Amino acid sequence: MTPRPDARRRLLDAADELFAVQGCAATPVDQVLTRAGVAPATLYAHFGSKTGLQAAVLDARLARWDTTWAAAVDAAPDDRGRLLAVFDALAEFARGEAASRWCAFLDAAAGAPADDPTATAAITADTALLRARLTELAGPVAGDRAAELAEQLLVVVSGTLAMHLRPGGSLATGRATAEALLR
Amino acid sequence: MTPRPDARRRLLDAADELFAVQGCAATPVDQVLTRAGVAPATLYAHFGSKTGLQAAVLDARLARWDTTWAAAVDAAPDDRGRLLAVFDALAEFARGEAASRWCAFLDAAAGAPADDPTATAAITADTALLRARLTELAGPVAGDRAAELAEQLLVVVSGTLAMHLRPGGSLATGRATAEALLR
DNA sequence: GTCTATACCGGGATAGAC
DNA sequence: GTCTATCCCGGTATAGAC
Repeated sequence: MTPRPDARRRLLDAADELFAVQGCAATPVDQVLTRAGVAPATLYAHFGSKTGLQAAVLDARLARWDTTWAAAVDAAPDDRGRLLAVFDALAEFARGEAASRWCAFLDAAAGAPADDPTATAAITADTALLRARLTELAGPVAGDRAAELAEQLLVVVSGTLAMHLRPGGSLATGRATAEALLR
Repeated sequence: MTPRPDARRRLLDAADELFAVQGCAATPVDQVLTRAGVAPATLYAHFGSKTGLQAAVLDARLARWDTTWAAAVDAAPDDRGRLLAVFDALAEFARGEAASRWCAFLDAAAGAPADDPTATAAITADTALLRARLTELAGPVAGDRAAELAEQLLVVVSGTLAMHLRPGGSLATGRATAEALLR
């Protein structure tokens, strides 16, 4: 009824929070609509489908993750710190308003059928960013074994995220694992 | 029509395979019924609900994982090998008839709401087994830092499983990460 | 573009006979 | 305990007015 300003933005914000906290599959469209204060038809006019909304949400989230991570890298004092800055960035992201349950990209990949194009695109882009920047930052620390180290750190980062689903998991343990790997 | 022998077993087998490959949430009950060659009412007579079936499936799967892992530990030549045997066991499990997409327990935890009792019980039991045995096996290798090392290996194991959802993930990289951690 | 109201469908679960 | 047939709800998506 009330002509809300930028329904699109409100939808993206509401969906981002709910998807991050509950998981996309576990979040009914109605809940997004209620939180955004928007009517169903508006959602479909903008995004075409729930999947389309999810794609837009993940796209925006990847951009924010990119920015947050880059800032954490810039703030680090030395090469080793820059390589470990991914954990600072994870902490920063976790501190954000609604703490993600684990990882929106892994959630998309886990929740969708294996060949789902939206989920595949999202997890591929996220993984590519992680791999590329970790490899780049590993250069000064590991030299010609940068790619190898980056791959191992990718396992540790993914494991840190997955540990959010298990009892007793902590970001600190993930960081400690990465630090041990650098010795 | 045909009085199938042990419908219960057939249901468990069918569900285990389908849940492992596709994820539980992504698998309709109908598909389980079709594969098992069993009627809907039979499923509900035995397990009460899809959730009940899932609980039984995860219970059986944990028991098999326990056995497989223990056998891999026994087959290892030395203390270090026994600690890394968890990756041999993962390989053995992955080689099983229908290769799991990633991990049935993490899948249950990721697919259900955060406070779902069935998923919580499953992921808790799985995590407890991993933690306990890793700690025990880390003893001869790490002495009084066994708990710390076990916790880090738990991150690496979880990360190895999560990497199944990303492009370019491999069990070998997970094992290499764990080996690097032992140096 | 946005709203109200509704159509449509997939999926979990049940009724009742055998 | 097992079968056939069916119910019923939640959830996505659309129709049509404003």
